[in-house]
Amino acid sequence: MGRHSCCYKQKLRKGLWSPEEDEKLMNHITKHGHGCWSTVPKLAGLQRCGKSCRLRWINYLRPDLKRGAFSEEEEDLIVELHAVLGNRWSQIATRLPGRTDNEIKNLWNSCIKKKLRQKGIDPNTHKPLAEVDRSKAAPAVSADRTSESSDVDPSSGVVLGNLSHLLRETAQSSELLPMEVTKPRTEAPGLTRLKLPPKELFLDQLSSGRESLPGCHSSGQIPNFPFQQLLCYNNDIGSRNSLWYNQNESSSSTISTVMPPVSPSTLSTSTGLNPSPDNPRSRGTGIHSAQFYWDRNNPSSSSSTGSSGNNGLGFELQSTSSLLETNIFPWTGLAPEKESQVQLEEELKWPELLHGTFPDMPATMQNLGHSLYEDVVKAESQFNMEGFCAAWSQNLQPQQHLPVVSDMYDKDLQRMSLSFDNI
DNA sequence: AACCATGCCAACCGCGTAGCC
DNA sequence: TGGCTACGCGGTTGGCATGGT
Repeated sequence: MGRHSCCYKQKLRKGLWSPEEDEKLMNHITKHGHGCWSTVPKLAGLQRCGKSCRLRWINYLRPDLKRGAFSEEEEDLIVELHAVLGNRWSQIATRLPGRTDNEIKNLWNSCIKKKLRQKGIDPNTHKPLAEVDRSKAAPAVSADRTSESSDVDPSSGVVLGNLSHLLRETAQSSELLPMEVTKPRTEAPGLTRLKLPPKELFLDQLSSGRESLPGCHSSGQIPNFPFQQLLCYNNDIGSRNSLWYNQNESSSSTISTVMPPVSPSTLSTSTGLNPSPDNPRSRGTGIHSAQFYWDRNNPSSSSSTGSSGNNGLGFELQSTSSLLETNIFPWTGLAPEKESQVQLEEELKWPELLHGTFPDMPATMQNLGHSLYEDVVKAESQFNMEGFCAAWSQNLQPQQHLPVVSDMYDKDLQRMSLSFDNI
């Protein structure tokens, strides 16, 4: 903990970097890589601390940096991502290739905030300013946190979506979750306010998706979709490519194709899909921690065969079956059983919680409210059904493994149906 | 031309945390 | 298990550039 040891060393230069210093650092890193940053200044002959070198490299010298002004599309994307991720600049930066977190942060503070205010939008909450002012003037205090007539969190005024009901109801019925779990952190105000497609749209897209899949027929009911919003915990959203988004929808008002993490076991199954190969930080605490990746430079790279590759939307549908089981409807009990308890010993993750909540809940979980709350606000990857449905309907093109996909698809619908019947 | 205010951006600072011993 | 090191992140600061008076 504490400060980097090199920062204590004396006679280290501070302030702006000279071209000579830049050259030294650049030469050193291009020749040897940075390795351990604390040794870089010494090896490169610089009177700087390693931290400073790292920052200079990341923010200025890195060859893949994009120079120049931000485009409108980039700004839009930043706004959208900020609505979802809050001030998690590094995560936002991973969605803007060639841009650094520092750059984005500066842009946000200097330009975007101002623009949003001019448009009458509060940059912190992404709500209309008038609404924010009103809530400040008269903060809503309601004792009836269980009210089903409103999705607005009474303490914060932030729309929670129906998932909050699910949680509240779950908490009430099982007495497992303190009510504060529904309280969103203002840091990521948009977290719970994604514009969500109506159920009808989901069903419509779901059915049209099915219809678009040759040989796919339903033997079960199309389920009622019981919530507007899904939050899926991504164990390492900060890592590169861990968020899926549709490049073509950058001007949309929502992050419409953010996908949840998917089980690595899923990846190794018939789908031929791979977890992110360039993500050494995907340590993975369990089945939910792996990530699919979308390589902006090579959109079809996640498919070993290419047959399930990019469909023009900018992302690929991966395994529907396990995805649904382990991430979208994790509480259904349809997910692989092996994961159900193991994860609870660690920080409780969304899917684990939801998965673990409905079956017999260990008494110890009563103490996990805080963890849950943290996970709620840490739900750094979110899942918007609109994008999912669009992807579903458009990605499932005839492929060589179509019978498998078709079968999975069919099973998924049956399971979804069963799941919702059980809720 | 001089001064001041404001904006922008690079860099710093402090903290959290993973990994190692 | 606890301490230490190193890394990464987000907030903040400071200096330069620009525009207005």
